[in-house]
Amino acid sequence: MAPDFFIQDTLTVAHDLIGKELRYNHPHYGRLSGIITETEAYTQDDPACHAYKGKKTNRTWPMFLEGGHIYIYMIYGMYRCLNISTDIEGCGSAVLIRSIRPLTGLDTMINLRQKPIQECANGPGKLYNALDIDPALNGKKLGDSLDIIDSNMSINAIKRTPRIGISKGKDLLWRFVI
DNA sequence: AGAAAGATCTTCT
DNA sequence: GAAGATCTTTCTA
Repeated sequence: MAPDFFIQDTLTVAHDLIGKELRYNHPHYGRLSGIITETEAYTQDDPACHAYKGKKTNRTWPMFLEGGHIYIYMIYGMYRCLNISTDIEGCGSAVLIRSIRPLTGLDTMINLRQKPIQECANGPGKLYNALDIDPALNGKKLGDSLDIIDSNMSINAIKRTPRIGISKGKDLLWRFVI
């Protein structure tokens, strides 16, 4: 992506990430990638955001990094979710990557998930396991290991809906999906 | 120190 | 559609 793509309004980033290619260069399995089909925006004005009101903790600090850094957190004790920080440094905001359509490394993903390909990466926790992302990437910048590529996909209809699995901020249409 | 909630997934009915 | 699995993080006392 253009260098400053992530250093802008979180809603814009969440919307524009739909149709882009998420690419992970796995140390053992090689390239695993897919087209992003679902995202959600979280800003520090938002009650559902981990960094609500600028709350910076041992968990949430990567959200405050300059746009384009990786934020990985564990949820429900067993799953991890992948986010990309947005906006300028010091702003606690990010986009949650909720779903991808697998593009390369399909066999690997099927192996890792033990599911048919359509169900390998159609959810935040599933996507994380399908790519087998290294948790040590938390707080690192997008780059050689994990990156988002400007694909030339033409996107028809991006829908806006309420976000999933939250108890606050349900009125905001901050989920983007094809 | 203890408790409660949590940006989910799977399995079952 | 509902519930259980499972445990980290954060808040409260």
